[in-house]
Amino acid sequence: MNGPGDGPPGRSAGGAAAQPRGRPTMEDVAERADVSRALVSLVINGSPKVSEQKRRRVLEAARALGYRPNLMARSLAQQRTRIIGVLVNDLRNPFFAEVVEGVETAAESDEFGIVVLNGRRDRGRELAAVETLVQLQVEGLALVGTQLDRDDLAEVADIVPTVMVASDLVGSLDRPGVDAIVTDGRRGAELVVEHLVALGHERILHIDGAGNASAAERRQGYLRGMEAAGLGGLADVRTGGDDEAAAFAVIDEVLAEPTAPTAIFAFNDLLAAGVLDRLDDAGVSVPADMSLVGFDNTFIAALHHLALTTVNQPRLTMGEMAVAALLERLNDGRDEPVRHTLEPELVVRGTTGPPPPGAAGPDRSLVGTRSPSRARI
Amino acid sequence: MNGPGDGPPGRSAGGAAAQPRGRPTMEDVAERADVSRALVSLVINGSPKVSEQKRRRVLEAARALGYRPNLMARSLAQQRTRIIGVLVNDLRNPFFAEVVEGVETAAESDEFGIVVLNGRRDRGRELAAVETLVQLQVEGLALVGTQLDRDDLAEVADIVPTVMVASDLVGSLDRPGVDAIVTDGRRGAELVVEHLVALGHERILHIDGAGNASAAERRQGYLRGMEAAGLGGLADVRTGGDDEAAAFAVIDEVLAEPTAPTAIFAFNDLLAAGVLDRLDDAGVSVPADMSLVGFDNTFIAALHHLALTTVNQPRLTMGEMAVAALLERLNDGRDEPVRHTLEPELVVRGTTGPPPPGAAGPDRSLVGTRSPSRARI
DNA sequence: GCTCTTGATTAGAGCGCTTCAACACTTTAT
DNA sequence: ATAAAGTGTTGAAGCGCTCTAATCAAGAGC
Repeated sequence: MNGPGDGPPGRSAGGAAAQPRGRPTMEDVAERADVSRALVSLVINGSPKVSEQKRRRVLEAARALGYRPNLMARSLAQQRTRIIGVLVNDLRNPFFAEVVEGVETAAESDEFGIVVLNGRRDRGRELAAVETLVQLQVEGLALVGTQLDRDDLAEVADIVPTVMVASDLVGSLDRPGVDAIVTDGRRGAELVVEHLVALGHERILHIDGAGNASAAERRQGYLRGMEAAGLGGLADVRTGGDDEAAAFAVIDEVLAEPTAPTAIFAFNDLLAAGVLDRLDDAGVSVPADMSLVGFDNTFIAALHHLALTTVNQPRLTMGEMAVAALLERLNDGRDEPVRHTLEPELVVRGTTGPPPPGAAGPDRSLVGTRSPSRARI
Repeated sequence: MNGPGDGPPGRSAGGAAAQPRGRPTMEDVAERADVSRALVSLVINGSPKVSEQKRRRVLEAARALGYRPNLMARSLAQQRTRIIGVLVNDLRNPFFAEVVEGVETAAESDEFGIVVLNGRRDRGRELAAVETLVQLQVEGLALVGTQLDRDDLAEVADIVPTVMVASDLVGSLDRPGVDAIVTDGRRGAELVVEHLVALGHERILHIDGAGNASAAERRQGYLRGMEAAGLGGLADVRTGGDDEAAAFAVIDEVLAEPTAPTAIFAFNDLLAAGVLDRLDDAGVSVPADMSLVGFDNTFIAALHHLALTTVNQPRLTMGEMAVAALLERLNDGRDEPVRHTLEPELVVRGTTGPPPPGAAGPDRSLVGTRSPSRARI
């Protein structure tokens, strides 16, 4: 047991005569244990019909050689990978990161592995990533917040069970066989408007998510909410984006206008954080002078210093449901697409309050009302 | 070209007689194009020695069948995967997410793919993830902020080029062949202490990262900095963690003590955000009553409402250098481990200032000095 | 007319694994 | 005793691809 040749070979082995090259294979283990390759396979896969004696011999040999099964070879032979591919719109956004955790948790408990690819907000990259995952032979595909459309997915969805999470294909008729797990963005936006209206706001501005996948839905909800409150004429949507930076230009623009809003509903928390920053720069106090609402309820909204009123999406649940949907197709052979819509939930924190007293007047300049909340050095 | 049988088969194909099962293979393409399998392989891989005529025939057939190469099979035959495995300590932490982007960028430009696995701060999970990646036959392994130790890695590092990013094995002697790309945490911590001391602080508290991989180094730097400033006797380290929640208990404890510090240096930005929250709850004003510094310079530190003074780590660069290190081993055959230490940079924002006037006295209660900065509803 | 190149194509072995059918041994039923 | 029914083990045929060496076609050179 301690003679030369024992123990994993290793690339840095000191011996002169190099090992036969490459990592030990099942063949090597079989030879060392003096059994057939098939038997080694059975042992490695925990088959019950192997005698205790041989099992021990094989495991010993495997350990001694530092044997590790080759997943590529196994998948090829087995014709299955037990891998779920996950494509994320943007890993930097904590919202997506948490959805992924949900996916991972669920996958794990079903003995699936996941492979995460990052689209980085680039549609081209997303497209390439999907292709990579398909070629990797993933058994299911979870698209988290992607901006891919029907055409991009039609072919893929025919090949591998696909589910979209936190975004969906526009227009649900005639959709290819892709499932969807979403939070009702329309309803969420309505909740926001209702909340603001209840506080007394009328001039409510929406800064949208530009081309982002969920932008249209929230925009719709906002407009509908305004209509429902009899405020249709005051509805105002500006093009934003999905990160802090996108907020700056819009805020500068809005504050310069004679009739500034008394409340802003931003596409998501990141954008709202940017808005907050810029308002702060301009000396606009929140919520005294201006109310602000985000969307997603990421951890940054919960930071007391932001204390952002926002709309919660059950991220972990969404990830878990995505896996469940994939498994239904995989195991139960479901074939028609499903669409699960989860209920959003308004989370009221500190950035919303009643509008300032004199806000009704048509001419209202906000600039310079107050100095920033913390001196910048 | 438009007859039946054209176009990708698809699982939902309406025809009665099902396709021979499974996705089209190279064999299928070869048959349809009436050439050999080898030729198809050459075309797919863009070999120059294929006649234009055949190339077209093959591509046409591939397109018509919806052929996609099987990466598993290819990797097996080719004996290489062109995949770099990335294991991340915690994807929710934006710091790590950005390092991963750096890795991805660099890998991409070198025609490598990456596979990201999330350790979720669990050492057991990290261990399992490494094993998975090795079995996946990744050609390089990047461990981002992991807490694995020498023993965990000794064997692996012998099999596949390995680099640690943003954390390192404790004790650099006798290290197995793993590279490291780190920011000098000791120096970073010293910078923090120097900055606070320059502002006039003496009672500087450090809330550390508990078991986190980089905690020890920063702790050391803090202690050294205190010594250097002649404040060794006032050094005070409390056990924290690496997220907001970990901060709460510590802050409650500290504020209750008769001699509260005038400045707090938190292990990282997330922890600092938690500290900020709790101080806020307690009515302690930052930086007027208490200065606060984080570490990492994540985007949350930059939010104006936090405006957290912190220490920057060049995240993207770190990710890129990690890939470079792997490629040196892979292509240039480097064999001795390298360790690149990047310079940290103090980023002064709004959470640090001079200590409050009466702070010198031994008995100083901070509780209730001031109400929270934003009303919570 | 012959060999020599050169270039395009293909047969076939093999990558490391799984799995099915066959096989040698028991053990039990008849 | 012999057949039937397990047990444990193995040989060999793939899985879909790559890649070397061999083959073939067609000019070029003598």
